[in-house]
Amino acid sequence: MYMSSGRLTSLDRTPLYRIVKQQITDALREGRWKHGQKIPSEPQLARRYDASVGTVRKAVGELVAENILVREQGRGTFVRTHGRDYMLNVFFRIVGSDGGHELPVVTLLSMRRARADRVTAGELRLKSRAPVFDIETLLTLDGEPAILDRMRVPTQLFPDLDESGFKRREGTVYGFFQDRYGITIVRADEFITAVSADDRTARLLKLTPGEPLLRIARTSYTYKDVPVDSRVRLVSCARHGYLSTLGKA
Amino acid sequence: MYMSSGRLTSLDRTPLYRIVKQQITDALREGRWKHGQKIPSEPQLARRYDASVGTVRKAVGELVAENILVREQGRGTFVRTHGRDYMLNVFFRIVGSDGGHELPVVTLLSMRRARADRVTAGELRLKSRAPVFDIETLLTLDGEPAILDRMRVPTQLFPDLDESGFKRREGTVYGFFQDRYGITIVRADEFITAVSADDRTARLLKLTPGEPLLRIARTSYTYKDVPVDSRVRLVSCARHGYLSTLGKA
DNA sequence: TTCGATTTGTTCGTATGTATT
DNA sequence: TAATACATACGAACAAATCGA
Repeated sequence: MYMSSGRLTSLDRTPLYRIVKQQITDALREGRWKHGQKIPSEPQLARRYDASVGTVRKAVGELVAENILVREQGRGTFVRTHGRDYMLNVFFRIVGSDGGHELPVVTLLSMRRARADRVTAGELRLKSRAPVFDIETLLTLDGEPAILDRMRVPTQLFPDLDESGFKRREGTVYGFFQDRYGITIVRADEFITAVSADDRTARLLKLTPGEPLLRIARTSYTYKDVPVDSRVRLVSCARHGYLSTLGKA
Repeated sequence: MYMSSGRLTSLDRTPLYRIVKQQITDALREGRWKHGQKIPSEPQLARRYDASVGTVRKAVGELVAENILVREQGRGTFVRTHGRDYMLNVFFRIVGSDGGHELPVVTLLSMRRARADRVTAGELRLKSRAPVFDIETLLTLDGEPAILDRMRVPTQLFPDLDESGFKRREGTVYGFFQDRYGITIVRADEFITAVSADDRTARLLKLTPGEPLLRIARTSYTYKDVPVDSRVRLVSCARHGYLSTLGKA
């Protein structure tokens, strides 16, 4: 029966599968199911949320389409983990001119506590001059310095972050956020322009000053569109570029 | 019944909904259902392909997710048309620094028949030196020249293309391809680098030579990953940039 | 304006296939 | 082998939007 369950009234026309999806997302945001973990089976979820298996499948299907859950036949459904492969394919769009897609080697240049400037505060939805970490790294590709990265994250989200822990991490920065703080990045917006290399950037990337670079301003978000980090990358285009796909997934 | 229909054998494990999806895509590629047109209702498709409505819905749902079909409750399912709004949101990723998203005004600079160079031929999957149209346009945003665009398309796909027809068109280039030749662009790949403006480009974009520009190399595809056009855009970053979203749709 | 037919959207249920443990 | 979990497929009922009589 459709109306007889009493869940839908004339004021609340949200479909049941959206409500279930919302509940699952809430559980994820609150850390009740952690990354990599198996979530309850579809019949179990159906009982828990008082819905049919088909309805649960529709909710889960949308979360799979959004790269938040992963289904594995015969095993179960799992919370997406930001392994190297996933990062490489989804959040790292810089590829070689020859099409090669390799993971960068990261060197920490500096890490300090600072206060958010107006632009950063706006992007991270913080008050102006809110405390942030300001982290600068150099990324090398194919043995050559290629990317200068400056990242700002709210101190509040990563209270005990320190240089040694950050340096000792295995894997990507987003993987570290996930393993150490349970924060999963699910989406990022990037605004890309071209700029000329200033002296310092040219020296670090081993270029001549004035050479054209890609400037990528990224803001990343976790569940529920909560911003996590704001960063600016300067990319040498000598042997690399940015790959974007439009249209279908 | 599942196996009793006799469609699935041990050698052919393609799910029925994939076969239905394939059949619909074939009809689209062959132009049997044209853009903007209503396709048969779900019960009709179910009868035609000897499947249940639920199975047809799954096939159609994937094509909707891929931006190929559009469902409208109470009206029917339609072949996606590349209206201005759709183009603006999906295939035109250049936005103002202030976030404004406006449609460019296009001026034709030149249009001639030529032969594909090696790179272009590779991207369009043509033989080297195959005949192509070579079209150069200048795009203005906010009244200022902002983008220099050089496009190559196979002569074979657009046999009677001529300058006056191209200039007289209404709407976007992809809309023109669709209205005039029944060719719908469903996907595009873009490879983005930063370059310095040469003298001619600087003059056309009203910049000083050497200024950094975005260089966007795009290849676009219609159904079944058939390439349609290969283009290079040079974008002034004075007041604009390229917007990319990573992660979920 | 109302009414009925059509079409997609949501929800439930059942059975069976396929992969994993 | 048996149990479990997701995948595919079918069918039924009702909701909601649209459109024409």
